[in-house]
Amino acid sequence: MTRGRPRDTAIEGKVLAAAAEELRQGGYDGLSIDRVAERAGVAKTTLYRRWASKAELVVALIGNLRQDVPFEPSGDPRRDLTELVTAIAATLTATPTTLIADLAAAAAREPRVGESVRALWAERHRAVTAVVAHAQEAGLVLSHVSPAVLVDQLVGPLYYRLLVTGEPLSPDYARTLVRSVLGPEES
Amino acid sequence: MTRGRPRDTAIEGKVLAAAAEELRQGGYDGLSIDRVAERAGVAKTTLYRRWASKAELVVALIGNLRQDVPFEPSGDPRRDLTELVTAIAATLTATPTTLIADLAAAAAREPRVGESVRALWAERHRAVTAVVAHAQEAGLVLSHVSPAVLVDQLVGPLYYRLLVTGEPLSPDYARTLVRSVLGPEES
DNA sequence: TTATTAACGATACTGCGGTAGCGTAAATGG
DNA sequence: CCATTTACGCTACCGCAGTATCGTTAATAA
Repeated sequence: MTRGRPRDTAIEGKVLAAAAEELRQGGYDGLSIDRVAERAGVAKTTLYRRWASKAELVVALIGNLRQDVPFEPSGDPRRDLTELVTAIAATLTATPTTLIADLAAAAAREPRVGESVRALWAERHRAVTAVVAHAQEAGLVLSHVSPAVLVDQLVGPLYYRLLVTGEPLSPDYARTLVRSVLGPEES
Repeated sequence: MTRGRPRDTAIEGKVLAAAAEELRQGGYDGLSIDRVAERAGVAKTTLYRRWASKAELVVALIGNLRQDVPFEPSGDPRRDLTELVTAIAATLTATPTTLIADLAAAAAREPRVGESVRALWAERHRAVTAVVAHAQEAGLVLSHVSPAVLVDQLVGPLYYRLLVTGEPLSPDYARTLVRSVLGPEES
């Protein structure tokens, strides 16, 4: 079939495990490719044959670690939206800020990394968009712009606080964002 | 008065000029401290006696380059807000994305850099907040959350698009954000 | 068996940000 | 004049991400 020496299928797992440990201990900066290679018992060059850069390795790593929490809509848009935005805020606060910022920087440099990072959020992004559209059809949304923009106004502030202003992402803040889009509860 | 050898006052200007040229040519990554020092005719160690890191040098640099466009409120909140948000979007698109992303990453690592970066935006941030508060007092804002949150929902999406989704920041998008907060024009 | 193809390990290298140490130059206080 | 203090230039060094090269190994095709 394929001509040459086959790839050692055990390598990928060993490297990802080693990288996960390094990332856990020292964050993005603390993760050294040399140390990952040594810990995995693999040559550094072999590592670069699998992932083109440190950023791509980390993206593959967190894409591997992530087990997406399945989201089951309750039918109540306010409740669903609050749950989703709160969950995103919780994920962002649980992740080291330097990791997110460094991935954003890597995404700005290498388009492939940008696509990978965006793919990580695709599922949640779709869920938020669907709930927003649903809420808008039900006449629950104050403004009349497209759902995509509303999603930006729900999720964007989280990244803005995290990466720019440095303010905390409390669950209460997430609720406030939803309240701003849907208006105050009426009961 | 002060005891030892005084600092050469010409050095700071020469270094900033050299750094500006390097930044212009190659962006954040292309700016090499060694080359800046060589171009300025200054030892690298001297450079590090003035700025603690590459990020701090760049922050000082763009803080130096910036000449803030004075903002004179027209009294019409919709017009003022549109102008401000559009101006911020224009600044963000005019600045290389990698530069913004790398500064955000540096800010996440070094708190001092974060403060410096935030100080660069303080003036515009205050202006947006003031206009939003004014619009809210006039009853022009759809939602009733605090002005700070509304500012996040106006500015946050710009950074979100820039750093996360990679979508473009058109003037039309800025107008849409304002329209989402203030509602459609009525005349 | 032999030739070919591709993966692997190993070594060495580049340019980078950042640091340490040292000799020297320029100022002030006695 | 001389001691002290600080800035400067210089050299050397560290760990890092990433690349190039080469000998070797494991597979397939003939």
